[in-house]
Amino acid sequence: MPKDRKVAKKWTADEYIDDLFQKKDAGKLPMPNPPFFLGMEVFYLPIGQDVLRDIDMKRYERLVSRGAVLQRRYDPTTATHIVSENGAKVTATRLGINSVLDIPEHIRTVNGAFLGHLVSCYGSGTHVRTLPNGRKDYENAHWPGREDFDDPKLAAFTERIKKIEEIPVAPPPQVRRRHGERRLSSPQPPARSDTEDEDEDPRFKRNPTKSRQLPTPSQSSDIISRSSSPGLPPTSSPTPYDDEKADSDPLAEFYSKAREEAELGLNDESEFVDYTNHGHKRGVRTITHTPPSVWSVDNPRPTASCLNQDIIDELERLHLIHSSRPFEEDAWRAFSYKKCIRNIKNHPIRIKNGNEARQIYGVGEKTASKINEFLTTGKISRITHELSKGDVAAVKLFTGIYGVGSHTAYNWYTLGLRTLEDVRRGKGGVKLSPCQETGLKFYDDINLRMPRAEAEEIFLMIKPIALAIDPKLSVDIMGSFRRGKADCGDIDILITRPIHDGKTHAGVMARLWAGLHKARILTEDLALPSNMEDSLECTYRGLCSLPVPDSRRRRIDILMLPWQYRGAALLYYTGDDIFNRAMRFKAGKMGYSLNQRGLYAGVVRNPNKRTEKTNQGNIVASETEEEIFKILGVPWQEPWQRVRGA
DNA sequence: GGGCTGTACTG
DNA sequence: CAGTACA
DNA sequence: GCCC
Repeated sequence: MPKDRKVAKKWTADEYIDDLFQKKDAGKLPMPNPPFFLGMEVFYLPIGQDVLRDIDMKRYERLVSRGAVLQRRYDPTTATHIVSENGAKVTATRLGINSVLDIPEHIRTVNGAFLGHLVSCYGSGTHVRTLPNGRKDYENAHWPGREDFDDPKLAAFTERIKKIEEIPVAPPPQVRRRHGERRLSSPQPPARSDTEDEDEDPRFKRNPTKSRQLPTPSQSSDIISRSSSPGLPPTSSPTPYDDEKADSDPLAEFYSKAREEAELGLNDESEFVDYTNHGHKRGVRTITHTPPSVWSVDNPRPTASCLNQDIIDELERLHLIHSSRPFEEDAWRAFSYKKCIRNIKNHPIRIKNGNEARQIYGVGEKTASKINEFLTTGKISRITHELSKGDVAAVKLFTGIYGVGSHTAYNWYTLGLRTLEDVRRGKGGVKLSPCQETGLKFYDDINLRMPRAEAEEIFLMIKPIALAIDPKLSVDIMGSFRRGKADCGDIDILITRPIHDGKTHAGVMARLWAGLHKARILTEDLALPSNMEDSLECTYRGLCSLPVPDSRRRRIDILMLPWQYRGAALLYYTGDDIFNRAMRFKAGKMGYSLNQRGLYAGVVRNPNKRTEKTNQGNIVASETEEEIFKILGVPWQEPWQRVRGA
């Protein structure tokens, strides 16, 4: 926010955007919550043609600080919004199109007042938002909705309003407030009779009935007490770090905190400490969280690339090598390398030698010495050696086929197969399962990520089909979409249904499956639920595509669960995977067990085979994500903060 | 020297 | 049951 | 492969 008006520096749009992202990367841009522009990719057309005006700069900053990705050049394939006050003609000219009516329908066009409106309606974090017409919206609190776009005062071009009304409303950016109801998707509720079921609408609200005292995993007291950790180990209780002891040795403090952090990786990074300027004795400063994945995608500048990127690259190779081998030792080595990579990525200073590397949690003797070798000789002989064998490349190629894992891939390699063509021809007598056939056929598509907008578009076709089966269904899009990522590897849909009217969603999966195939949205099945017909709980995996020519196949998973498990299901299905493992790990350490149905206390495990449970335990939390976080002593984290991997 | 998440579907 | 996949 |  270069606000030095006195100096009156003249910025061009590109310069200013550069500057903003530089500041953001350096953690110097205030990032107020909530980031309700998260997931939006915006082309903002400045009022000032060559030199930005103050208002332009303010709007740029507003967009970036609330999570938007900015386009330097208008790109209709990825843009979600255009902000312009230049009038239809001028805008069209400057976008390089004939008419604003040529803007793809899904792109919202709004004027500059829109931004201020959103900030005033949603910026302070109130639950209840004020609609443009002055009324309060209690029901669909939190996120910009249809009315925000349809208000003629906020729309950029009245020409497009009609068009906008015709298209389904977009789900808001998938970010939640800390408190209050947690409605997942569209701010526009499905048509429903509002005479009944007052209690069901906030489908993911806090547990309304159950008593909330914290259950203890009492039945497993033997397990708990034998380890020195009590039910809630104080050491891992992830309260925000107190910042006062920043005096003596910031570096030492960094290590201890990094260690703590790395241990479970459950703490929100916003409470982590920014040491980037520790060398200037600036003391400790907390930074606000920036959702990294969103930035990484269309940020022209590679996001705050890591100081140790070269080392990471080598470790990635080691990880790849070990994950290519179908032996358990290798799997765990790969696991270790991954952890190592994560922690080094978060390491704020350049690693100069093996000893320094060794200080990082997760980096042991062996890795440290490899890093040392790399820093002194410029390469790691082990890597050169292993990669020369060629199995790694082949396995990586083959495991790109859905349904082919390291075992199969490695066997194929042993049989002499090297290319996908070899696989296709059935060289060495290899037979493909139906699922692998599909995986091979759509190899490229399946291994591509899709733009967030496409995931949304597909979801918005599926949702009404589901609601036509039963309007009371709760249908939400999860996974990386819910975490706010700008691109998604697949589409994850969670379906459940309130039980207050005594009815259930039994059989919905079968009908939905049929309906989606009929609508030509589902194209191939990969794994069908064992019991689509009547179970309340089942998983579908398959491929889908937009029912238009030349659209790519996309991976889709549909998960159905009983209503009472919705909190745990949200948690599970939102991920990311590393975050889930960390949560489950901590749950385990505390004597609980966590799965997609709930948090269980008093689980008794077979002492010989720990994964095997002698006693299933009692469910102590499952209806809301919050209660699970709370019981596990993990500070609440919004979906987009739950990123531990990539 | 044991643990490193916990589950569902395929064949 | 092993293998693969999902977050 | 790392950590306890």
